[in-house]
Amino acid sequence: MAESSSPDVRTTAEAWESLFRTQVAVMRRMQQLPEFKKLAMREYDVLFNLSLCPGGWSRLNELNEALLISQPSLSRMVDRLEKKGLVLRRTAQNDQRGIEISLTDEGRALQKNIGREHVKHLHSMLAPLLTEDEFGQLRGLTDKLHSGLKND
Amino acid sequence: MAESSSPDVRTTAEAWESLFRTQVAVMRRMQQLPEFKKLAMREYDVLFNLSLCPGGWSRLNELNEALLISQPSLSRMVDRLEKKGLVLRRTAQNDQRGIEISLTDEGRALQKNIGREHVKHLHSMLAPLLTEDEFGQLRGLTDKLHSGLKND
DNA sequence: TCAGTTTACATGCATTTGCATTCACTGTCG
DNA sequence: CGACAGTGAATGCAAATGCATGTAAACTGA
Repeated sequence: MAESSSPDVRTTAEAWESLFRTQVAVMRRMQQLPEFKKLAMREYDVLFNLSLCPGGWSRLNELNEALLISQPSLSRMVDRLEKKGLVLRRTAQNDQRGIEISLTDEGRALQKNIGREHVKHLHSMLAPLLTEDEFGQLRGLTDKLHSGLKND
Repeated sequence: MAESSSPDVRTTAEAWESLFRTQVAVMRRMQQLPEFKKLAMREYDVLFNLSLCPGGWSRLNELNEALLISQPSLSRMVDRLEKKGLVLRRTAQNDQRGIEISLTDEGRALQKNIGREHVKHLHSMLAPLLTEDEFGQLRGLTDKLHSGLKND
C-alpha cells in the first residue's frame, strides 16, 4: 500500500477551494427556493441550530460560534425572531450576564417545514452526482476536518 | 467489490450538513485573520474570482454566479472597488447592456498578498487533519459535485 | 419594422450588518 | 471585602445588503 505523505500547501488549498466553490454553488440554488421567501437563509440557520440543541436551550455565544454573523447581528436577529414568535429568550441560570434561547412550538414547526423542503431539494440536486458510498466518504472526510477544527 | 446503491435522502443530507458545517468552521477562523481587516471577505472573493478569469475581464453577471450576494449588491461593490482603485469597469463589446470588470495592477497585487496569507493559514489549519491522499479524495468528490451542478 | 418581451445592470428605499463602544455581571488578587 | 481585569450581551451609528423597480439595449415574431 502506498504511503501518503503529509499534504503540501497546494493540495490543501485546492481541496479547500473545491469544497468552498461547491458550497457556493449549492447555496445559490437553495437561496432561490420559495421556502426562503418566508425566512431568510441566515434566520433559518439559527432555527436549525437551535433545533439540534439537546436541552432545547442554547447560549447566545455558543449559538454564535456555529454561524458566520457577528455577535451584535445575532443579538438583533434574536430580537426579531422573538418578535415573530419563533424563539424564546431567558436569562441564563448560572450567569446573569448570559442569555439562553430556544425555539417556540411555532418556531420548531416552521424549522421542520422548511427543513423538510430543504432536504428534499438537496437530495434532488446532489443524489445523482455521487454514489451512496461516495457520500459516505465525503461525510467521513468533512467530519474529520470539522472535529479536528473544534479543538484547536 | 460491493455495489453502491443510489444514495438515500438521509445520506445526502448528512453529507451536505457535514460539508456545510466544516465550511462555516473554516470561514469563522479565516474571518478573524488580520488580512481581512484591510478588505472584507466578500470583497476579497470578488478579487479572487477576477484573478481566475482567463482573459482578465469578466462579465458582471458571470461573476455574480460565483458569489452568494445579490446582483444589486455586486453592482455597488464593484463601484466601491473601482473607487478604491482595485478594479476597472468597461462596457462589453458585443452587448451594450453588459459591463466587464478586471483587476487593476494594484488590485491584482492586493489579491496576491491576501491570497498568500490566506493559503498559508488554510494549510496550517487543515494540513494536520487529513493525509495528502485524503485531501485528494475530498477534492475529487467536491469537484464531481461542483461540475455536476454547473450543467443543470 | 416595430410592438412586446427578455436580459443586463443601476437606483430608491427599508432592513440588516458590522465595528466600536457601553453596560452589567463575574472572577481574581491584594 | 474592594478595586480591577475579563466576559456576555446590547446599542449607536455608518455602511452594506436585498427587494422592488427603473432604464436601456437586445432579441422575437408577426
